[in-house]
Amino acid sequence: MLDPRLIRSEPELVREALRRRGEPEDKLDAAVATDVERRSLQSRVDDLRAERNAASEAIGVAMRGAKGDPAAAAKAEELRTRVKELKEELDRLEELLTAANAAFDAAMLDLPNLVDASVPDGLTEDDAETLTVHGSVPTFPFAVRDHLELAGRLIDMERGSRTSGTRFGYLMGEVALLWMALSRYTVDTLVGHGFLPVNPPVLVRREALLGTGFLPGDGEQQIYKVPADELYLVGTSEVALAALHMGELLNEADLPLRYCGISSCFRREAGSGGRDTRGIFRTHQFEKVEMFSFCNPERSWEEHDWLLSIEEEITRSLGLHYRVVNVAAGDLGAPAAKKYDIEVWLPGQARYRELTSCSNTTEYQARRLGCRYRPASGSPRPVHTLNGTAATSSRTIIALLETHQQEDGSIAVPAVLQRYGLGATLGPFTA
RNA sequence: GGAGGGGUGGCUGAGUGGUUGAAAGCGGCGGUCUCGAAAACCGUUAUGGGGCGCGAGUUCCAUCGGGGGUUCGAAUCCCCCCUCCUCCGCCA
Repeated sequence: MLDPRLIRSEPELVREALRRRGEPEDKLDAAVATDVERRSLQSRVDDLRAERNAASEAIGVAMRGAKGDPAAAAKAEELRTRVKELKEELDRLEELLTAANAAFDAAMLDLPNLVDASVPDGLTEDDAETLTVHGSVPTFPFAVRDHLELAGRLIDMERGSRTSGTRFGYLMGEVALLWMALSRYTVDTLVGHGFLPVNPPVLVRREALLGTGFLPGDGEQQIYKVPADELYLVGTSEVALAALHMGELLNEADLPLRYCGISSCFRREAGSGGRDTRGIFRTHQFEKVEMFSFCNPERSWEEHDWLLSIEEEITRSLGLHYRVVNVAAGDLGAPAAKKYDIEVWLPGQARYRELTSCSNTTEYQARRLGCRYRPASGSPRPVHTLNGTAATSSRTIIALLETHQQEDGSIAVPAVLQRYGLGATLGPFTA
């Protein structure tokens, strides 16, 4: 959520953000109109309440003086009648005010974050600006296999769909162990950088999703619901990590608070029908290690670059070829003011594909979550929140298998993972 | 699932219908003292919103887990929900 004052003081900023994101500008008009309405009602209600409160207090005073004083008692009675009249008017206006506030809140929830000046224009993935390229496209003196071919029966999508439907799979044997080594390596790396590992809830209340900006809106189609318990399955541990400090007033000295979430993630992938259906590139369920930071607003851009540098450190140490892109305005999620993606080269697809995503949501989530800190002087302010992917059991595994494949179909294991109980090679599993 | 007891300011914790937005303590901030620090002492210290003001500010409203209700008036009484704790049952 944006600072409500912003739509009054600098509506042009909000309008520009909507324009750059390719969203209808009447979202701002709705917020402005409902804000005017709600403020005018608020004033009238406040005035009536002030009058009522004063009268009530006078009744109290009159009643205390009323012992044996018929005049005071009569006065109290008269005031009582007056307050009753006030109350009827108040009831009517309060109803209008409640409706106006609800309309305003809905309009505010519908506004996306501002867009940072350094974000490139454009609406699609292709409009992203390439910032850096690491390494070069790997070449193979043999016919390249994709991850499904390489993993053989250890990635079993047929049985996965029999059990759970399309886009579900079994990761088995050494592929499962590869994920465990990768996730442990990733977590250890993050712990080394000061992150606290967290195994968070994956079923959350609606308010956690509202707070992180996944709801309301398009997210409604993307998120699994468990209606019997009014719970939702998270698409990323970001949701539960962000909600960790929901409604809290944090100490400035404790910032930044950095967590790494280790969890299963669930995505309905509605609307992506037919795309990326092969293998585990886009599945309904996968495992992920995620970074999350609650940060002093003064330092969030620095933090954003730092999170990216950790993603790069991990990706590099895994021997992957990648490029870093600055995602275009229209391709940002509503909460993000800026987003870096690492796009890894997948030999099996012979193209760059999104591997990680790192966003600064500035105060957008913090406002919705009610997560603030008290600055050295002045009143509490929302913190800034940031998130970034560290590793996944889907795309990182694909990149590892495909990048490090050898002619016989075996996989060379990066040195950093060999410390986690893996040999120098896996497989071949193709026989 | 059953029974009982709680949720009050940054924290601990008083308060059971009328200047209680809320005692006290802790913490924070400012000061006195000190070469400096500690201790002690003094003062100060909730959040959100509306109006007015260029501004320091000022004024009004709301808020004692959340939502409804009773009442002229609710932290205080009633109802629903959330949540924490204890015990019983069941179970990984």
